[in-house]
Amino acid sequence: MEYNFKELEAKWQRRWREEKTYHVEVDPSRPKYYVLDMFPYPSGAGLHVGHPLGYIASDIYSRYKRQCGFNVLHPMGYDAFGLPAEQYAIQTGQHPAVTTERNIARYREQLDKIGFSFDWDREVRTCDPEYYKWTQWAFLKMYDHYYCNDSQKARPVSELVEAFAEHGSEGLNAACTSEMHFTAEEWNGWDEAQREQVLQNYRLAYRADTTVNWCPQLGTVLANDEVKDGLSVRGGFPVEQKRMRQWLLRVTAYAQRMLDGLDELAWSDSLKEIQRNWIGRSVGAQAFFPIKGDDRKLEIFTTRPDTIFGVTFMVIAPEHEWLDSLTTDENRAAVEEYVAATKKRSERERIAETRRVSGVATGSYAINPFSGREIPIYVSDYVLAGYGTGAIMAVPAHDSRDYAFARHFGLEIIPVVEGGDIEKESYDAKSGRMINSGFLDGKDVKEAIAEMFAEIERRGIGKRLVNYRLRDAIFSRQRYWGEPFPVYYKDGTAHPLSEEQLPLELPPVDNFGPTAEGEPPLARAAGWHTAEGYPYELSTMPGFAGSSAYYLRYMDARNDKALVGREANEYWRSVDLYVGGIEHATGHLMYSRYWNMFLYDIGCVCEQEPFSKLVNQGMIQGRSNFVYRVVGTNTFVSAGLRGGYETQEIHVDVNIVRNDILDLDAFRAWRPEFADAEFILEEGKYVCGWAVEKMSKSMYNVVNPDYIVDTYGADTLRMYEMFLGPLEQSKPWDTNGIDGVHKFLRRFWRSFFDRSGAFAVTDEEPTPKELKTLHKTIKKVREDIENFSFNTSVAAFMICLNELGECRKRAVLEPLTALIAPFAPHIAEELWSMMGHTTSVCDAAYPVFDEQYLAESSFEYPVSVNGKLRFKREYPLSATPAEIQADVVTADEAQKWLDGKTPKKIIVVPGKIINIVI
RNA sequence: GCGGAUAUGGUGUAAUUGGUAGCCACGUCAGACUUAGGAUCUGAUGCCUCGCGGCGUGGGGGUUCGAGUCCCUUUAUCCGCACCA
Repeated sequence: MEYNFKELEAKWQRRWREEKTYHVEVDPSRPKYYVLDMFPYPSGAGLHVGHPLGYIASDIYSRYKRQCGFNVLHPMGYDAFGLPAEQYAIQTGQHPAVTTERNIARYREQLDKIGFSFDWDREVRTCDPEYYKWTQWAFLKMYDHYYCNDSQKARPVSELVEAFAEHGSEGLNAACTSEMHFTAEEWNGWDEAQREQVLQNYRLAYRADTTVNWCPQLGTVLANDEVKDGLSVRGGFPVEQKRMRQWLLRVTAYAQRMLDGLDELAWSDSLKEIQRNWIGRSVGAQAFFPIKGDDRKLEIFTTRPDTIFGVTFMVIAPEHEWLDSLTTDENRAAVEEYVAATKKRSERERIAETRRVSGVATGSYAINPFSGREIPIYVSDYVLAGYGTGAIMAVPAHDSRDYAFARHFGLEIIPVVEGGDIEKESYDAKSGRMINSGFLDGKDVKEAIAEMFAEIERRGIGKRLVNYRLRDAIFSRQRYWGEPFPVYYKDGTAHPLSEEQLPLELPPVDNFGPTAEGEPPLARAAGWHTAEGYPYELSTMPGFAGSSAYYLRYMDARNDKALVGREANEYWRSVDLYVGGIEHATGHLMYSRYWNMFLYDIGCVCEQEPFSKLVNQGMIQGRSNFVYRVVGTNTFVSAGLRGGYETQEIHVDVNIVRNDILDLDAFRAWRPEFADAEFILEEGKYVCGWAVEKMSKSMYNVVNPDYIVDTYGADTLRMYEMFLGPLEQSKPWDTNGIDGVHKFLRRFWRSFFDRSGAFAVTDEEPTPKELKTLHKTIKKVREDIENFSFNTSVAAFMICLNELGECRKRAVLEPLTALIAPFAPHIAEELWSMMGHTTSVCDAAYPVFDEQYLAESSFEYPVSVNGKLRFKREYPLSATPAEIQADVVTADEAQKWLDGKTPKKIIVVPGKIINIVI
C-alpha cells in the first residue's frame, strides 16, 4: 500500500474535527499542562512557511505531554485589532471587521492543513465584543485602583479617598505621577473635579498631559516599544515628541516586582536581560540644589553622589518646567531660540546628532551644597525631560557628556577621583581614591558613595532613591480599529461606565481616517455619547490591550460572568509553556506581566506571573534565488559561468527553482518579458545563485505552507521545519532537503508492509539488538523533546530506522509509532489504527514514555590511556566504579596499552570516562 | 559606548556536556534496477597526499593525560539598549 499522505491527512483532520479529539475540559483527576502560542495578527498576506515554526514546536510538545497523561490546554485565537486592517480600510473604505474576518478564515484554512491539536472551541478574537468586554473591564479596574508602595499591591481608590478625607496626603506611600502634599481640610474643601484631578495622580489607569511619541503619518500616539530609532515600528514613519493629554497605565508602579519576578521565570537569559534593561533600575540619590536669589531648590538625580564636590555647573532639559523662570532677561532670547530649534528637530534627527554638543546658559546660578560654589545653570537637550527629574548636576571630570559640554563652553573641570587624565578625557570609572572633596578625601569611591548617601540625608539635601528607565505606558491611540474606552466626559472630567454597561461597542463610521479637524475617527460616529448626551472618549486602546490577558480568557473562553471563572483559573493557573518570537520582549511580554500582576493583586487570578516557561523560536528568513542576465540581452548565464560576462542579478521565483536548478520552461512562462529568454547552461543545467534575505513578496522567496503540504504532506512539513536546525536559532527556509524527511516518512510507512504491499506487522519477538535500538531512540527522543531539541529528535528517528532495517515486529513498530505521533500525527494515527487500535494515538496510554523501557539500557564507557582514547567497553549502569576499575586494569586490552607497566593513576568517573595514566 | 548571542565540510547541522570531531540529512560522485524520470536501492564523500602520513571546529595564547566544549585575548556577524545622569 502506498503512503498516500493527501488522503490520509484529510481523513484524520476530518476525524479530529468531527470527534473533537482535542477538546479539553477542567479535570481535577488529571494533572494539567498549558501550552500557548503567541496568537497571530491575521494579515492579508496569509501564512508563509516561517509562521508555523513555533506552532509546530508547541504542538509537538502538547501532543507529547498529552501522551504522558497530562490534561493539555492548547488553544489558538487571533489578535485581530490593529493597524494594517485600518490602513487598508482608510484606503479602500472596506470595514476592518470585514477584511479581518476574511483574513481569519484564510489563516484558519492554512492552520488546519498542518494538523494542529488546538481546541478551537476556546478560540478568542480580540475584536469580538464578547472578548473586549473583559479588556474594558480590566481597564475600569485599573482606573479604580492605585498602587500602595507599603503593601506592594494595588488597592481600591475608595480607600485612598477615605484616607484623604481623614488625614490628607499625610503618611501616604503610593505610586504617583508627581508627589503631592495636602491636608484633610484642603481635600474636603475641594469640589469633585478638583478631587478627581488629584486622584488621577494615583490611579493605575489615568489621564495626564505628557510628552508622547506622536506619529503624524499614522495620526496617532505610540508607546515607547512601538518606536525604534525614531521611526514607528509599524510602517516606519517618523515620530516626534509632543505634549498631549492621554490615557496612561501606571506600569512603573510594578517596575520592581517585574524585575524581581524575572529571577524565577524559565525564560532565556537574553530575554530576561532585555527586560531588565528596559526596566533600567538604577540606585542613586535625589538631591536639591539651592538657587541663588530664589527660594526654590533644583531637584536632580545622580548615581554618583560621591562626585558632588566636582559639580561645576547644572543642566536642565529644554522641556523643564522651571526653564522659563530660571531664564534671566539677558539670556531669554538665546534660550527661546534654542528651545524652538530643539522642538523643531524630529526624534530621528535628535538621535542622529547624539554627539553634537549644544546648549545655552539660563543666566541663573545654583549653589553647590557641599563646596558652596556658585555654579551656572544651562539648558541642553542632552538632558532628557523623561528621565529622573529632567535636571542634572554636571561633573565634567567624571562624566564624558558633561566633559564634552564643559570643554565646549570653557567651564571648570575639577577632578575628585584619582585615576584619569582630565586633560584628555573624563574619568568615568567607579573606582579610585577621592581628592578635592573635603571629608571624603582619601576614601575609596564605593565607600564615598555610601557615605554620601548618609550625609545627604543627614543634611536634609535629599535622599537615597531608586530610579527606573521604564515609563508609564501611553494607552490611547487616535485610531478606529481598537477597543473603545468605557469612559465618558462630563464637564471635562472623565467618568467610567459601570460594569453592567460593558461592552461599550465600537460604533459604525463612514470613514476610517481622522476628521478634517484632526480628531480621531470616532468623532465621526453619530450618537457616540451616553443616553444623557455626554460624549464618549474618542481614542481607542492600543494593540497590546487585547493581547495582555488573552491567555486567561482561553481558560474559560465562553464565561459571560467573568474574565475567567475561579474554578477554571485555579485548575489551569498559568501558562506552563509559551512559545513565540523575541520581538515581543519589551512590548506584549512586559504589558502581560503587568496586567497579570494587577489582576493577581485584585484577587482575580491565582498566579502572579503569567508565563512560567518561555521559548523563543527563531525567525525563518527567505532563501532567494537569482538568475544572471547578460546586460543588454535577454540571455541568461548560469551562475558558474557568469565570470566572463557583465551580468545583472535578477530575483527569480523560488517556486520555479529546485535544488538551485532553474526550470527553464516555467521561467519562460513566469513573466512575458522572459518568454523568449536564451540560456547559457553548464552541463545542461541552469544553476541559480542564492542569498539569505527577509522572506517577502518583492524578493520572490515566499514559500507557502499550503504548497509544501500539497506536495509533501503536513507530516513532512512538520518534521522538516523541526529538522531545519535548533528551534531558537534564526535560519533561512530552504526547500532543498525536504526530500530527505519525506523519504524517511515513506520508508517508515513501508516498514509496516511486505514486498507485495500487504500490511504485515508480525507478533514476532524482537531481538535484543532491535530492542536496544528502540530503547535508545525512546530515551533520546524523550530527552530531546524536554529540551526543545526537535532537530536532533528527527535525526534520532532516521538513525533508528536505518538501524532497524526491515523490522516489521509489532513490539518495535507500535512504540515507535506512538513516539513519532507528536511529530507526524497523521501517519501515526493511520498506522496506529491499522495495528488494530480504535482510540486515537494521542490518547494512547501506551507505555512508550515509561521508565521501564530505559531501565534495560546500557552505556558505553570510553577508556583512554594517557589521554589517548583506546577503546570502549560496555557496562550496565549499575556497575560500581570499583568494578569498572578492576575490570579495566585486568582486561587484556588494557594490559596491551599498559605495556607491562603499573599504572600511576586510574581515573574513573561513573557514566563518563575511564582514564589510565601510566 | 554598554549588554547579550553566534562562529564546525560545498550546504543545514550533530557531538554521551571535557573523551575517537563531522552523527542525520541535502548536494556531489560511482554503481544497480528501470516504463529513461526530479522514482527506488547500494556504496563513497572534511582538506592535502598516488600512498605512507599530515592538517583540521574564525585567529592567537593558556589550563588538562585529553579542548569544538573551560580560561585569557583577538576578529567577524547578528540582536537588544543608548546623551538614562
